[in-house]
Amino acid sequence: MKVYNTLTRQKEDFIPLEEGRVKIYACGPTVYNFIHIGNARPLCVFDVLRRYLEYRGYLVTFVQNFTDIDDKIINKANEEGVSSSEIAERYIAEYQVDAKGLGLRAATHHPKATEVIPEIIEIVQGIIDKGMGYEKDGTVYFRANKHEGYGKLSHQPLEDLESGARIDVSEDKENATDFVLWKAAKPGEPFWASPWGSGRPGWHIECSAMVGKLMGEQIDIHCGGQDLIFPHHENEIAQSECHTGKHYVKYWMHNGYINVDNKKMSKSLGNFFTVRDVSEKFGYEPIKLMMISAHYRSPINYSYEILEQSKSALERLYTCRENLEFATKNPGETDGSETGFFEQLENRRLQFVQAMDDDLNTADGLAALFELARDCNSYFAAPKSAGTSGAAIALFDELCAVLGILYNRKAPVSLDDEIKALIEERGQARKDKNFALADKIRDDLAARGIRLEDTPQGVKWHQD
RNA sequence: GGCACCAUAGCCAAGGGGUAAGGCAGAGGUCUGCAAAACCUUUAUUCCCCAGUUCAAAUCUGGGUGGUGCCUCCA
Repeated sequence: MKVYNTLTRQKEDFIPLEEGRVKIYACGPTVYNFIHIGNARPLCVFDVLRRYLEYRGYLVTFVQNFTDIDDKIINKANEEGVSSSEIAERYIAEYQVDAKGLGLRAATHHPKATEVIPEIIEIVQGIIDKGMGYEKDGTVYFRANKHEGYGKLSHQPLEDLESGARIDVSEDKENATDFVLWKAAKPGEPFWASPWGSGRPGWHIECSAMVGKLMGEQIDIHCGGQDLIFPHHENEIAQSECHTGKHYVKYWMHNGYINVDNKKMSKSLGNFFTVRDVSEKFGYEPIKLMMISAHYRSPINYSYEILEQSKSALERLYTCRENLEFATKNPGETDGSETGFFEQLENRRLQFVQAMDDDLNTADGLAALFELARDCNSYFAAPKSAGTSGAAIALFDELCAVLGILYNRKAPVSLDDEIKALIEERGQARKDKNFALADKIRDDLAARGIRLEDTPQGVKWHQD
């Protein structure tokens, strides 16, 4: 498999640090509000990354944090007159609702920043001991300009970062590029005891601590949105590599933005749509399909139109899956086409793997799935021998599971006797050419959510 | 100012030296009593513009035009 590494700005062959195992850390949400569509993108695409690596046989450790202590959380808590932890807990719970709706698997671990305070303090102390950190009035800063390689991820020369007019030069900092490791407590804010007095962790340090605690000094993949490259990930590298003396992350993967009218969707611009609101209009799954219908590094221009299109596309896949189920229940005789069909399936699997191997090209992977759907719809237009539909279903479900779609299939329900009787009555009416009655029954059933289709193999029904 | 990215049909979107995948929408057809679903055909002689390299360019190079992002909290 090849992955695009932000560190080298190239697609590279993926070779894990330890054979057969992959350690991935994904930056998760800061829990002070509902997540928006832009927040959901990395959650969706890196969930697919994890699924695909497992599909390829790796044992994957996938860690995704919750930032549960931060200025925004504190502000929200103060606005509402409740504690920060109450805000955090509330929006973690809301996150879980959205995650479930989007079909995201729970990570191996979901650590919270407040759970790793001792580890954070240890790292900060280690950095100070190495002479790379300094304390001023209870706040600890990192000497970024003294750290070799600072700027290697964002590919920014240090001088440019230093001269950047937009960097706020705090009077306490030795240098404009220095950043906070530990913040002195302000009145009314949550705090923890530390060697530098009461305070709380800076933003970047929590990730270093959680990675170190749960996965060790070096990991394979670290991912997140492109807007985290600088300063968040750049600073994370500096801290961790300063602390451990080891190369921190082998592959950095960053997803592109969700735009609105071609402008980045963001909280600060106020042009965001929460996943919750959108799901109430369109359901969750079209959001998921939208996320994987483009390459993860390309921007996606969010619109209702895209969601409508995604919804229709999903319906095609759901219908195909239903048709396969129907084919299983209505098998035919062996007709010699089986071997050719199995080969066709294998080719689709290959097509899918080739696409996904190329830096997780989900758009092409999805195309393989749609072509599989067309193959199946054609092949099962007439009854086929028993083994074929089973094999088709197995492959279909396999690809859907990797892409994390089609997770809303309803469990098969059996019709009650009254409806069965009505379907039979309609069948008789059709034989008698009493189409008025037949159509009335069909309409009545449709009003009750049972849609009927006449096929050469008999009546097919499905429930809305 | 520094560093990047993008431009492919009505819409979404792959491809990235060898003659334009896939999805949505539209049109015509097959099947059907009618539907529905499905299938078939059709919808870019052409990939923002202009040069250049090449037997061959949407794809490479140079120059434009238009748009975006990061450099500040952000996924």
